Amino acid sequence: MAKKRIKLVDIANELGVSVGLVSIVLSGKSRENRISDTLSKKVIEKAKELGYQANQMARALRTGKSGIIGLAVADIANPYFGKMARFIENEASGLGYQVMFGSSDEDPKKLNDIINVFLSRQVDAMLIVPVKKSQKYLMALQEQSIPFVFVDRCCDGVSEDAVTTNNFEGGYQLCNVLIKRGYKKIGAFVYDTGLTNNNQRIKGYTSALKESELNDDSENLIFETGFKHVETRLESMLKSALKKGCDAFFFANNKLGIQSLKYFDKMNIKIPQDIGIVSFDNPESFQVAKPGVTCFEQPIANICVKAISILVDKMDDASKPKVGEVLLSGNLIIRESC
Amino acid sequence: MAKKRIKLVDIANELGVSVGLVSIVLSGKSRENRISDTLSKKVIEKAKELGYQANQMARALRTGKSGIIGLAVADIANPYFGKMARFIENEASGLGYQVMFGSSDEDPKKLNDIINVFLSRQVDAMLIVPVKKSQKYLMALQEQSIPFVFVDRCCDGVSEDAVTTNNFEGGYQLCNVLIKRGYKKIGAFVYDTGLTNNNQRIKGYTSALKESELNDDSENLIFETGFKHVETRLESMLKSALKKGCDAFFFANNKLGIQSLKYFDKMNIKIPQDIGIVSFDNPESFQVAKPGVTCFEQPIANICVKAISILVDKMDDASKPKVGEVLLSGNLIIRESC
DNA sequence: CTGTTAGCGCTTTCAC
DNA sequence: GTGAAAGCGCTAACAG
Repeated sequence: MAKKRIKLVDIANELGVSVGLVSIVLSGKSRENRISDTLSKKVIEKAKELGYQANQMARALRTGKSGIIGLAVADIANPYFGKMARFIENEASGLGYQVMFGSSDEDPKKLNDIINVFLSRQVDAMLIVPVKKSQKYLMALQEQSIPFVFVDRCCDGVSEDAVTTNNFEGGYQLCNVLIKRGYKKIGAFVYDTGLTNNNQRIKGYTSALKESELNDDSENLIFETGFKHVETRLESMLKSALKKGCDAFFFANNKLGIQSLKYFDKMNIKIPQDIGIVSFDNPESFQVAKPGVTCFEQPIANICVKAISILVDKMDDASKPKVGEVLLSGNLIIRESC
Repeated sequence: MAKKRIKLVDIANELGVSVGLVSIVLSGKSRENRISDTLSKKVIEKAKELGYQANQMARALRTGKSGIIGLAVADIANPYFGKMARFIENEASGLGYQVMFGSSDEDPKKLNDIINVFLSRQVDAMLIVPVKKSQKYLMALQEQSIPFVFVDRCCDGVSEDAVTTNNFEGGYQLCNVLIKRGYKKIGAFVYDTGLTNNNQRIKGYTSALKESELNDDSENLIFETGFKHVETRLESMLKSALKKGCDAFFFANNKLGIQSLKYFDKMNIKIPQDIGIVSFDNPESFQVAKPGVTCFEQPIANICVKAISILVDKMDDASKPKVGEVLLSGNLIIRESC
């Protein structure tokens, strides 16, 4: 049952050659070291025959490269981050990297723990979804010489490469759809304006309103809920927005949109007859809901591709200048919810 | 900028003690080795002061334990597996393990690649969602002395511990809801009966039908689609089922259920007026859809907890007898779709 | 109680 | 062209 893991020395012994030779051949450096083709072939075949699999731990220890990329998301169970993980996985595995992940739950301490685990596991690079109040940890990370890049959001006060959706543009477009449809009083709902992405979305919304000369009291129509206890807090906000006479709703992310959908249904409020709604993100639910929800889809695949490419550059050449925040454009999807 | 990673020897030198001593103290073995409390404290403080972080690669190489658990799912972007990843993460990190994942896309070759990567990274254990025709790879894995457990499904022909939902029971209950509601001709849709879980669900469906003496031609009402090109193939099957006079539909997983929802909407077929539907799994979409979809929710959290506990037992004591397949009961959720 | 030493499996420089 | 040997950072066995 317990088959012994075979290693370089085993195949070296079988062939009567040295370990070094085998190592060179198996890492494809026969040419540079002018190892004869016949010997190379023999080594390679023997390795295959014995089912040799390099011990990456040993290799990593020696070379200082683990071949692992760390991905710190808010919550891998959230389909948005799940998709992200998948694209990262695809990109990374194409380059011979494995990905290790961690979920921060928007908690800076947890994020820091994750980062430290990654560090101690010698990851070669990290992709980080920064959370509120994680500045000090992130700045500490900058002191280390390991490359990382922010995804999904950036982090105020921490100057680092980041790849995000053009959140402002998304908020602006979404809000404009509502305005064009003739809605007069548009409430905005946001998780937390402490997050740069949510912040930008609200700025887009505000900016569209300003141009339209609607909502003079716009400040009063922005409803902000923390990450926790969303359901209950959201309900009371929705209620208060309705009371204030809102005839349309702008949701800054999918969770908020989905929860609100449930609430409106419960309250028997008809969309789009009674109110109009738009939301950021494009989860399956927005397609299945009736009416379908007009939304702004983030270019997750592109974000991942770009992020990895930045990381690869940094790993190749640590002295590369920072590229700063890269804004990728998303996709307005018109459905029947307004 | 590039702060040097500090290591055992650094803190040993600073304190004028030996590396071994520091190692012992930092791995919490002061007591067993009767190191004085004062010295221990000094070492620990120095370590903190210098921001010491153990190099897990080196530790792993030495101890033969990587502290990594491999998770091979079908697709991490699928919310079902995303949730699973999250629960596994929680369990694992509580035990000091990190998780590394890979998505097989239901492709046995890819699964094998993932397993090999895990092997070469010296994972301490694996959680595997087996796919069709992966028997030979899985049996090869059994030859290795690394513990693993199947989750979500088991694998015909490979006798190994597995933790799954009671899929038969789910199929049975779901079908019975339809029968009780008075539907007469119930079509079943399934990804692939080559997957043990889908298979069991269909068996539950068939069994319920038999008891009810409905659907004598039940064999003809089971529609099977491969993993690929689901959208198009599903449509034609749905069409053909409708033509055969089906007044109710049983979907063996969330993807099928969701896609069909879209199709029925497009065709303007009303649920539950025109037809009734039930589905396995409980994605957000089934809640948001109108009408809500009656479904059978899998106990993902329990599955993960149980799977990890089996793994822990195996890691502790490799000679433990196999526990076989553990069936966990799911949750019937009645909504308005039938 | 504490220091020394021998590797874990691999890569890489330097001889021959 | 090939072998020998050092060493990555850590743990564990053994001295003292």
